Amino acid sequence: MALKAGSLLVPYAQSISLLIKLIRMEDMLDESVATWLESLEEEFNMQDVLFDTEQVPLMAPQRRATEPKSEVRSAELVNLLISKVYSGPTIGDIESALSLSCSDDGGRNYRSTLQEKGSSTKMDKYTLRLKTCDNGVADDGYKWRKYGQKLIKNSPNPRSYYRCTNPRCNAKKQVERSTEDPETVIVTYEGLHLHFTYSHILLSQKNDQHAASLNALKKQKKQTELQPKESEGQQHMQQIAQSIQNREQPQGNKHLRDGESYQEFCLEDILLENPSMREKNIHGLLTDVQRPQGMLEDVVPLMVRKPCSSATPSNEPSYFSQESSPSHYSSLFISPSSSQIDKGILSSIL
DNA sequence: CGTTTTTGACCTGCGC
DNA sequence: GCGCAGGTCAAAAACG
Repeated sequence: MALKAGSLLVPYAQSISLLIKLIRMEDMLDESVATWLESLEEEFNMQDVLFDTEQVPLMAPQRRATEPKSEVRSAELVNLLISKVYSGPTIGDIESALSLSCSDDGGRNYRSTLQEKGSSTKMDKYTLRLKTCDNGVADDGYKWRKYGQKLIKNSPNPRSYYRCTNPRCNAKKQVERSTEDPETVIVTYEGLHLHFTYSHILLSQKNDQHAASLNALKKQKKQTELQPKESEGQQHMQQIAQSIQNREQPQGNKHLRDGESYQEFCLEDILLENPSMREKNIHGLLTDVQRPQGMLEDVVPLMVRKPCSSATPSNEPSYFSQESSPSHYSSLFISPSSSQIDKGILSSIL
């Protein structure tokens, strides 16, 4: 069953709405975040952009005539919130590059069959069509290990199977070159990343010149508005990054769990040693640190949000533009499944 | 030397 | 039951 991107993403909006409510209810909101949210709402009201679909790039739920106005408004506010948070391509961009499906496109659903049988939860599966850049596919920021390749019937191109290198993560992806357009690859993601990447932190510090130039005008405005919160968030990030960098790598990595990279291990370690740091990040909700669940990138990979971002080597994912509207804000736990969203949000907060 | 890729074998589900 | 196709495993090779 094919889904429109908008309808699939509606739960994200709902989750953020719930998230904001929960945060406010629990009075857990950072002062800076609260200020940002308020200023955002204020800005929405002032600009009266709620009914301007151009301003709502990702979320475009179909408005029902019978829907109470307040509901409509709050839903749209949330949608707009996400669109503000989201600095990637618009819905048009997404729709042109992205074809979403609940399961394998039309074919058999081997994995889901297995999962329904064997494992407790059925993993989400979605397919993306991506234009390759230069000589490769834009990096999605995760580290994948290829575990198989298969020639597919009626397709001249083999399908490659990748698994996330993190042993605690069951995310997988299949990559296949499109038969129609050799420059297009069909990537099928399966499962959520149960971790974040080290590169996510350190590399988010780097300037992404390409994106920066693209978003220069937009950011200029946002930067002036968000400067205080941005710098505060970056301070945490820098603090953590600095801690990692200052550490000496232990001999033989003997403390590492199987398959765990030093960087990942190190970060967890640092957070354990600095509970306040973790506290701050979790309470801030808007950083990428130590989420026990997935992230937005799991659902809308970076390469989709920022397609063709890289002529960079795959080991050096160019993550967010440092300046883009709160980059950390894209890290809320979000899953296409509403029930998962609620659980994820709660576990993220509590 | 550790990590990643390659590749043939094997497993599983589905259609006939 | 059999064959086919897709997905996974794991040993060997390649790579840095």
